[in-house]
Amino acid sequence: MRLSRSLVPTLKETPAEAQIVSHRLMLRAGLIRQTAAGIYAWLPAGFRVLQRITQIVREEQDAIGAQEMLMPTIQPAELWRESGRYEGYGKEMLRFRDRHDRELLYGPTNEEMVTDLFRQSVRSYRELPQIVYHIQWKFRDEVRPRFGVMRGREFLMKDAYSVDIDRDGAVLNYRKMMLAYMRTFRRMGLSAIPMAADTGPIGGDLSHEFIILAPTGESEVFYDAAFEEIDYSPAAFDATSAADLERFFHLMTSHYAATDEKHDPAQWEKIAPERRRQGRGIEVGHIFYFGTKYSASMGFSVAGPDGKPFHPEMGSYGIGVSRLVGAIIEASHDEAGIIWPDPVAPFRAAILNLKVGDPACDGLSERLYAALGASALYDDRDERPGVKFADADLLGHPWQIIVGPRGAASGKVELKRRASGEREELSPEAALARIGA
RNA sequence: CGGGGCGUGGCGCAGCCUGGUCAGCGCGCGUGUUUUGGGUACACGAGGCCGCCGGUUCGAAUCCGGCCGCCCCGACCA
Repeated sequence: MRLSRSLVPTLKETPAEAQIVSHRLMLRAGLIRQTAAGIYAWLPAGFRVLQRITQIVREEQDAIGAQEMLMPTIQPAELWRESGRYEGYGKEMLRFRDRHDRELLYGPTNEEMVTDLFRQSVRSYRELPQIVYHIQWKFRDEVRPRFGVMRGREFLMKDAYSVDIDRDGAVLNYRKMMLAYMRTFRRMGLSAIPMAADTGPIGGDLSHEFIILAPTGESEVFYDAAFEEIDYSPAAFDATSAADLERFFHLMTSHYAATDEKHDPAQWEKIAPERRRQGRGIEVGHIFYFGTKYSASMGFSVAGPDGKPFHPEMGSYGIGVSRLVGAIIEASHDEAGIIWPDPVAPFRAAILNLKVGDPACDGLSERLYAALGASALYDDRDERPGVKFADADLLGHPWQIIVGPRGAASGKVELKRRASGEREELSPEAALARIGA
């Protein structure tokens, strides 16, 4: 993208409404603009980040055999009356009527719809198990939206739903999903810790929240250093092996981890002092098993091996995709701006042409831009070098290729790594090689 | 939803208490000169029915009422 022709409205000053660092930086870097309380427009650079994250989530869901689909944002009230949640959900649900006076709602989640879809089409246990998921906008009419995209009313979420013939199958899918989640967050450069969460009416130990560590996180978290040592790469655990999944699940759930509200000092004291870890965290995912709650209330049953109908066991699994953008920034930034982990950066590199109009600078910059293509943001604006440096740091591109008259004369450019601040002068070819283009 | 605060050019703010030559400052934006590796300097310039509606008054950004929007603390949450 050529910056001179891009809608990337960076701000020198922070708008008054933004309090937390990710919100300020997202506004300042021109990633988002607020449209209404808790509702944001994703501008080109911000949208790219959203897409990078979405893609990682998608790949890891696909890897455990989940099927991607797309359900509507609007749902009929009727579906929710069946499960009894229409009344139960409260004012957080945005309700409205169409021209025929039919009651509709903007979906905050999709359990009812998935259950309905399955009951329409799946008749036998032989068609199970299955997992479906979609990445779709949700709306929860929060009384008090805040923290930018971290707590918006409209948000992008990945929600998956598993359907199994029995509890054992459901447990297996639950564990698969936990593994997929750990891999997903790791790929984004985040340290995530699963923590036991309230399981509601089902009970048991099958509900976990995924907290990522960030110095400015919303809640205090306590955990065992063991979490830092677990290798959950494909080499360590096979997501299709029940034995591996059980071993993995055990590793993940046998160590102490809790947020401040559930913190148990007695348990905490049992951990060796040098293994106690304390920090702040942000919830970015939640998975849970809810058995036959919806299949039973909504009349979804399939024929079993004995020919008799039964209600399948289900679970649902969410990841706050848009919230992750804010969470990643909370976990990775400095005074100057965002520091994107490579896998989620909107652009792999920025090309800073320090002297637009200078034949040597223009020539080198264009050459680099042609080589990098869509993965680069070419700052071809007729601006002062200082402005370009500041904006590049603010935008947080992993790499900056600085093309200035000083080096251009001898065919050299400077390569800066955003995270470390390291710079080195080299040829354009060498710079491209280092970036890995 | 309870408590608090704020709406004045794109952004950050002053002015309001003590109505009238108060529509102003910084940044940004445009033009020119200047500068040329970390938000350059100077000059000139464009840009605002002071959130909306109504009231008081000779006169309202300023006082009064209503409404709308936004933010913060709390309760609540991916």
